[in-house]
Amino acid sequence: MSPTHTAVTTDLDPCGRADHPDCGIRDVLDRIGDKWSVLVIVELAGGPRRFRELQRAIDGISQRMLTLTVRRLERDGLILRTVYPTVPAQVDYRLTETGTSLTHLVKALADWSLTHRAVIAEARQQYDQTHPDHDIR
Amino acid sequence: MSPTHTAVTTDLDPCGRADHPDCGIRDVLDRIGDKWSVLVIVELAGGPRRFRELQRAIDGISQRMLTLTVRRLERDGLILRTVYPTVPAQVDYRLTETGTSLTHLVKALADWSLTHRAVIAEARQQYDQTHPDHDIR
DNA sequence: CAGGATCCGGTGGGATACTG
DNA sequence: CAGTATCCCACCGGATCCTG
Repeated sequence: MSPTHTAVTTDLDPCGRADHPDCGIRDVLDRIGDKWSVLVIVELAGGPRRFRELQRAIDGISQRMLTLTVRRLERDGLILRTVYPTVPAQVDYRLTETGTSLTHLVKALADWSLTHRAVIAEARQQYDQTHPDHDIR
Repeated sequence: MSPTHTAVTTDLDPCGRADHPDCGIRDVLDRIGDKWSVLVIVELAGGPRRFRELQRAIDGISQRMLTLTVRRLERDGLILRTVYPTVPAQVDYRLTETGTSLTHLVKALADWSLTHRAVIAEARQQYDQTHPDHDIR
């Protein structure tokens, strides 16, 4: 929605100032912002995994969503899907060069999250106390 | 969905290895992964803004979603909402200390996005060519 | 100006059953 | 094992109208 960033490659510094919104961050967020992509990436950071291995490692993911998630990641060139012509079928997934570079970002995200989760949690429950009625979720 | 991370404060290293999924990244992603939060943060990185200023700056956001977004950011202690008892009402929003620190992450996201968007775009259209039937979206 | 209250459609994602 | 095919629902987010 909205005619976004598809063509313009502005030479604006990315988000240092807010003259130009979006900045193209949406591209990344639309990918890693979903429910499972990050978890798949994190798991694959430990090395190649087969389909079932991923499903067992990632608690709560349905086989449908795992399929969709790896497909999208593959489409974006973040992971590589290899099919071995055995029987029964055997497939493994591994991070590509690009995917691996994303790992650093994910690491940064995790670090930030861990160092701030306490403060955030406190802010939340304080907000919920002072605004008992507000239903934000 | 799934009894997540609410209590456990494991001393596991964050995602260096993938022994433990989640890692708490979900907390952050659930916040900045949505459609508008990042844009609000980026805009506020340029200084305090009033409600209408934000709405005008962030192209396409509805007043409802802007309200919800700033409420959630406020709840998490990422932005500060100040009401001036004037008439008509005047309110401004600004990043807190925590919110400002998030800006760095957003910057990293934007940088990564910009340096990889070309590769990703190419990977996508190549995938779409080799898999014309697949409907991933 | 800064929202609150509704209505409503699209879709992300779960559960289940089936296949090569 | 590694998926595909359906069904279905919660909820995210847009549009619109109303208020202090």
